[in-house]
Amino acid sequence: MTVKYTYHHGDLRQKIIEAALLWIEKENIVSLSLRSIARNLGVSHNAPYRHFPDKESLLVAIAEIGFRELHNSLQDALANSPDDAQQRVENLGIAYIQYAVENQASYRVMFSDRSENDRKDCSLNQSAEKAFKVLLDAIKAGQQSEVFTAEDCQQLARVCWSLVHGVSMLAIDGQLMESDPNSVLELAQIAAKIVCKGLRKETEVS
Amino acid sequence: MTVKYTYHHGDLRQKIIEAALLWIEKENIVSLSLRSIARNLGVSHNAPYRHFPDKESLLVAIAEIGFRELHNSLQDALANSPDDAQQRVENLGIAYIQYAVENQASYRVMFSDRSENDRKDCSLNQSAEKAFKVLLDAIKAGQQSEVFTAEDCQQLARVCWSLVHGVSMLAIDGQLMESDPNSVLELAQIAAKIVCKGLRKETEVS
DNA sequence: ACCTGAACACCGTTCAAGT
DNA sequence: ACCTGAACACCGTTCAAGT
Repeated sequence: MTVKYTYHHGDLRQKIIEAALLWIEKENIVSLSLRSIARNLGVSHNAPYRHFPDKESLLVAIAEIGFRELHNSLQDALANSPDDAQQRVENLGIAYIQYAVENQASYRVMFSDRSENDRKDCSLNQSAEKAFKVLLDAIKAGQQSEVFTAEDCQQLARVCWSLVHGVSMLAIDGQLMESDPNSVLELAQIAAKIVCKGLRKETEVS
Repeated sequence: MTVKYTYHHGDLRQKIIEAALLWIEKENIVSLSLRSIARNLGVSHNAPYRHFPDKESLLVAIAEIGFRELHNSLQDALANSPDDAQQRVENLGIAYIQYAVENQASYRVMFSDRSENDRKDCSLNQSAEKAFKVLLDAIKAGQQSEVFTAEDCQQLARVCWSLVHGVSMLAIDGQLMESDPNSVLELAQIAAKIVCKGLRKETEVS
């Protein structure tokens, strides 16, 4: 009795996003095509334009969702961490890498080569910054409890971020090990340990 | 008197590579088109196919050159380094990042999202591995002179590689600082210091 | 509101010719 | 050997219609 279906799809937007992620997982971003997605979903090649003004907008939408999910994963990791500052930063790093390898397609889109124009998309930058801030705050806490060196915390956070980003990217691209999935997490733990040790305030090491 | 020009170009292959790098520097890999390159060079849209069987082959060729250049940069950095193992690894990291930011286009191609098929291109993997081995050996040397921890050196090298790769990628994508070029090198130095400190053999730090 | 088909300008790639 | 033009199948995007 109630009108349940407006037309063919009520959730075409969501379906498109899912299809895009599936495609990127199997193939890559370059070969992603709105037309083939529409074809696979059984709609006309033009239907996606009702939901996204152009192809890049679809990718930006995916990236935005990804950054939100990543932010949540990082928050969860903190919630399940003890009070120890170093342990908290280590857990953040591991959670970050875990998100990346478990959501390869999203992660690739989040950090894909955007054109000059879209790089200024403020909402995207803000989403990314929000995730970065979680890490920054954890490092600040470590500085306040005097376990981390007192250098510029922005720089320290950038180093940590770079490390987890590097591990994630190389792992996703299969350039780290012969794509052994477990060993990625093993490497993540080693990486977290090493960088946190490097962050420690030491008593006289030049 | 001597035949200097066989046809329109004797060095079309090289010209194509240069034009592609220029394009990628200004725009991005996705929007690179063989046809527009050909147009810019004043040849028919089909001429490039005399030198590269397809678009991906052009990118693979660029990547291969890049890995060779990177390898040379790393070797040079070692040649200009003192005997101290930690200093050598730090210099390698800085040289790596410096190569990446000074050759953004090449670097992006070297680590661009390749399809399953091309990822098996052996010559490319070998070129990459050769550069990786420079880092690996430097770390091994540090272990032998007892300044670095004795853990699996492959894993340690992967951590270092990930860090410099992460810094390079984020810097190139303008996600690290407001694209201040000097501060990238500053960050590179901090990163190198931190990770090397983390690699050190310490007397009882859990 | 949401979907469709025709149309346009672009691309990668192939092929049969030209010099 | 190296370059060219025509041709094919694809794509992103726009527009005028359809329900």
